This record gives sequence, C-alpha cells and structure tokens, in this order.
Amino acid sequence: MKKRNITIDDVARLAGVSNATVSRALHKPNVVSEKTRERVRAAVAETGYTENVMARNLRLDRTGLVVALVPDISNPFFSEILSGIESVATREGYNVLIGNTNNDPSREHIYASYIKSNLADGILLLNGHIPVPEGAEANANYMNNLPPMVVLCERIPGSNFPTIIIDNVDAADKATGHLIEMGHKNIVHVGGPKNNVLTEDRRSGFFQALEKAGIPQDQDKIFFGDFSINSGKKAFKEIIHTENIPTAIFCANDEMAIGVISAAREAGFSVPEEISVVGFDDIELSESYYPPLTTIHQPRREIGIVAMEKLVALLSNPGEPIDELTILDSELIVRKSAKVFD
Amino acid sequence: MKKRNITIDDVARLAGVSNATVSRALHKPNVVSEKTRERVRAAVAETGYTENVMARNLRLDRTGLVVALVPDISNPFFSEILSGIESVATREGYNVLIGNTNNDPSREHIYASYIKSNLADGILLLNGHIPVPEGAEANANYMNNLPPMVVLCERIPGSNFPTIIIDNVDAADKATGHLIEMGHKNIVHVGGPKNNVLTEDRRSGFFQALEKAGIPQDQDKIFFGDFSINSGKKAFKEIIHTENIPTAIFCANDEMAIGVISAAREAGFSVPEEISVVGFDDIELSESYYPPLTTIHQPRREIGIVAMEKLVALLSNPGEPIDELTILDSELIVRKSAKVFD
DNA sequence: CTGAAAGCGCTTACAG
DNA sequence: CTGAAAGCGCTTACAG
Repeated sequence: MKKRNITIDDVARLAGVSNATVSRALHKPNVVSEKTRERVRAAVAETGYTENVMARNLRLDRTGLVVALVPDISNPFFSEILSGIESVATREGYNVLIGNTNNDPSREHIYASYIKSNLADGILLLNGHIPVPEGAEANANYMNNLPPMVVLCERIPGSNFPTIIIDNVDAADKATGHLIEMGHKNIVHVGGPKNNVLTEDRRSGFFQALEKAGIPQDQDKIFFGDFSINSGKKAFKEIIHTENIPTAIFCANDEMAIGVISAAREAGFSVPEEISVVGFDDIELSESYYPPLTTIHQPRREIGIVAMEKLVALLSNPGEPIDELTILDSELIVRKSAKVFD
Repeated sequence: MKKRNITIDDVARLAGVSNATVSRALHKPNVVSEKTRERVRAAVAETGYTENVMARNLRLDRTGLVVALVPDISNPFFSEILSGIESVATREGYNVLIGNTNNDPSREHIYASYIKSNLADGILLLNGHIPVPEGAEANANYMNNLPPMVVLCERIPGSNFPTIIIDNVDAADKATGHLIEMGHKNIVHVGGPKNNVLTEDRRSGFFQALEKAGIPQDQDKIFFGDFSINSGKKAFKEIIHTENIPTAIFCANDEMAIGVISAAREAGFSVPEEISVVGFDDIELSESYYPPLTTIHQPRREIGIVAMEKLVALLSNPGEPIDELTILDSELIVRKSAKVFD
C-alpha cells in the first residue's frame, strides 16, 4: 500500500545521469552543463520528484530548524515576537519550531531533551532561563554542549549568550517619572511574579524614579501579579484595602493595567479622574482600550527580527564573536489612562 | 575545530556491543538483557551521547514534524489555537513548525514548497485554502501527493479533508437574534474581507436572523473590514455617514467590534446606550473591555486540540477513515455592549 | 538475546 | 563537466 518515495535516483535514471549530477543540477546549477541541467529539470517534472530535505540535512549535518522557547504563545506579546522571528527565519532558510513551556518545568525538561537530540541548529530563549533536562546529570556534559542560543525579551543573569532586550529599568523609570511629573506622589506598582527578572528590572526602575523625586521607596508599594488580566484585577482589590489609596498605579504590563482599570471601574473608581494607571508593552489593544492606555512601547517584532538575525549569524560563522547585548529603544506613549494630579 | 558528533557507534564501542544493540536498548528495551541494557546506559552517560532524531526519522521514513499554516500568528485568535495544537503535539511526539502566511500568496508558495519537500508528516490548515506552489505545474502531481491535512477554523469549500469548526452561520444567527430579541430592527453587519468563507458564513447567519424576523435583508446593511481593529474604526465612520444610523451593529469578530466601539466613542456615541454592538470570538480581552463585549465564544484551544488529534490519528492509521466534519459548540456570551432598544 | 549487513535519501572529495 | 564510491547516524530483517 505504502508507495515508495520518489528519490533522486529515480530522477537520475530517467535523465540518464548519475544521482551526483542530479544533486549538483539542483543545488549547484552552475557546475553542470546547460544541456544536462535541462534534462534533469525535465526528469524532475516528469517524476514529480520532491527533495527530501531531512536526508539532505542529515548529510550536511544540520537540521534547518531553530526552536523558539516561549512561556506562552497564546499571549500576544510573545506571538508578535514570534512573527518577527518567523519572518527572518523563512528568509534565511530556517524553520521555527514552537516550544511552548507554559512556565511548566516539566515541559521545559521535554524541550531540553529536544535540544539534546540535535533537533535544532539553534535556540531562541524567550522564557528567561536555560532549559535543563530532568535529573542532575544535566550539568556535566549538558552545559558544555548546548547549541547556539540567543536570549530575548528577558535577560538571563549570569549567562553570556547574545541578548536582545529593551532597557527595562530605564523604561520603568520613564513610566513612573511621567506620573511623578504630573504631580503624583502616592504611587504604587503592580509587578509580575516574584523571582522574575522582568519583575525585578521594572521594579528597580520604579524605585529609581521615586528615589530621584525624593519619594520614600516603601516595600508596601509593591504588589505582585503574574502578567495576566486577572492578576491585575486581584491586585487592585488589594490596593483599595490599603490604608491610603494611591492616586496612581504603574503596572508592569498592559494586561495587568487593563485588569486594574477594569476592577477599578467595577469598584466605582474612574480612571484617570480618580486614579491614574500606566502600563507596559503597548500591546495592540492598548490604543483602543477605554481609556486608551498610557504605556511603554516595546518594538516587539524588531526584537524577534534582530534575535533571529543574530542566531543566523551565529550559525553561519561559528567562530565569529557576536555583540553580547543589544538594547533596543522603548518609548513612553502618552494616552489617556493617566492624568495630572490635582 | 568542528567536533565530531558522538554517535551510536561510540556508545556501542564503549559498551562493548554492536550499534544494533544500542539502538534496541534505547528504543526496545524489553528486547535486550538487563545486563546489556545497563552497560549501554552507562556508556550513554559516559559519552554524553544524544540521539540524532533526524537520522532516526530518516530511517523510519517520517519527520516527526507537522506544520501549522496560520494567516497571522501575532493574532491572539490563532495563537491560542496554536497553543492547543502544540499541547497535543508534544504529548504525541510531534513538533510543530510555524507557517505564517500573512495572507501573502508568495509566502504560501514558500510553504507549499516545504510541503513538497517532505519537511512535515502532516499539515494543519488554518488559513482557509490549500497552499499551492508557484507556477501552474501545481495541479498535476501536486494535488495527488499532498500529505495528510486537517482543516480548522475556516472550512475549505469543495475539499474533503477532516475539518474542525464551529457552525458560523448558526452562531451569527444567534448573535443577531439576540439583538433582534432586544427590540433592534435597524441592524447592520461589519464583516471580514470579501471572498472569505468566514465572512460569508457569518453574513449568512446575519441575514438568516433578519429573515426569520421579517426584517429586509438589504445589501447596504453590510460593511466590509479585514478583522482588524482599524478596519472596525473605518467601518464605523462609513456607518455614521449612512442615511439612517443603525441602533445595533453585529461585527464578525471582536477586534472589529472594539474598533467600532472605540470609533463610536470618539464620534460622541455611547455604547450601548445609543448603539448596541456585538462581536464574535470572545478573545481574552473582551471581558475586560469597556463596555464588556457581548460576543460569541469559540472554544479555540479545543479546536486546536481536536484538530491535532485528528491529524495524529490520520498519521497513525493511514487507512482508517476519519469523520470529515467536526462541529464544536459555540455560545452566545451576553455582557454589556448591547442592550434593549427603547 | 545479539551481531553483520543493508539501506533510508542525500552530498562531495576524488579521479577522470 | 561527470561518475563511482563512501558516508551522514540511524534501524531492522535475517541469521544465529
């Protein structure tokens, strides 16, 4: 039942040449004579031959694949980065495998084992840490034999892989500074999960801005979420039970800002009249939310593009050194969710 | 410089057995003796051997890869479906390649050529049509040698691939019916791009509901967008220049509904007080938008899960027949963007 | 339970 | 410009 694959040998036979010649005609056309090339072309058409890239890649000791390790592809923030990655991948002859970790360690183990199995030529790390296979045997051989990796979005402290990020501390400083400039003094921060680099960087920026303004940097000004809308809602509920309700809230991403605003509205507070809110990321919906979100814009697609380009460079010239850190510009986008304090 | 790969032969040598035995120890452990198994295990650990899956797959005449052809991965609607696909793929030992067509025919040609090159064992089609390679030579051999495919989200008229969708006509009927029940008579529809199956199905549902209510089905009640927020905004601007402004608008997706509402607000109309709006899809933000969107819920993750499960079945039992059409439930979610007409 | 050998579909150094 | 042959890393029918 199973039909035999049509291979390069079938084409060779029909064209009356060797398989070596067919291979050359296909991939190094300038090395074969016009006439032979034509016969091969015809034979390919007649047989309906389609190259087996896997076999080719095995021979060439490559896979043509890269894997993108993402905490959550259903999150638009990451999927837009993926889109950038994918665009340069196709252009450069690579395909990208989805590695959705869901922040689940066991899923990371799985992907780590893929990495080991030479499934991919390189890895794009968007999840903030190096995946490690199950069990302690990890460190010995494993760490020394990692394929080329580049890190994006979330830096990995202590690693020296090429990294593409924005300056999260500075951006958070700008966002908070904007609130301060508008006269707010009682400002609170809703961050991501604890022990997360992004959370820490943005919190540092928040404190840095307070410090410059001479506002005390109390730890009770920090609330923790998990970057989801719901966690923003939950955070707001904690915030209104606080002793003196803040006049402004800086959220570590737009989803949480939306959660905060939506919970505020439900609780009868109007944004920005009574409480100002600023977000982070500038996801697509921010502009059309009500009120339109004041937020930090991240060049998401570009981050993906630059990262994939670095990876391609790494793969093409294994020796060559690559800039370790690339910092892309972020920008404060002033819209309507924050206003002057009066 | 380039270090030689550690292969199964290295392990065999160290363990003092043949490579065949190593292979068996790894993949058919019950066929080899306890003692041998242990020696192999030790040799693997000592050498740091990692299997080359590509070589294995070549030998097994499979790739372990499926490609998901998506119109736009940066769209949360699709990325959530991808997430479902990916979850069963990992479980079943497949990896999923991203094929982002961006609705660009030239990109579809590229992916069609991948399909030809035996890069994937199967294809998931979310983009509403079969990708065809550049040039007319397509039809002859091409169509008869397609790998197993399953279609999801958007049915492909005239094809008989297994298909997983919701009943878009019925869902649009429900959505429109909800507006009618609340007393609206002057209702207008913002659809997707012309010549799109989704657009057509949802429009049919819209008209079907009007018909049941005895409301005339004028073509000038139809406006066209492209499923983006911006196109919703644009559509609204056309709508208010219409002779008698409608009291309700049914949009073919949530993004356009958000665009419509946001443009309405800018133009000084309040939603739902003056104009009711209902969307479609129930994207994550719908619930937290202002006003919270009344919309049709689609089981996105489940669509992806079921589709990938069908594909796995197709790949495992090439002979076995598969249900051609699976219709998953959709549901009207009543929130606050539409209200009784008075 | 295990090994020698053939073969999956391709590419390339070597020789002509 | 072209062919014969070796080999990429694996698996499995065959024989023992």
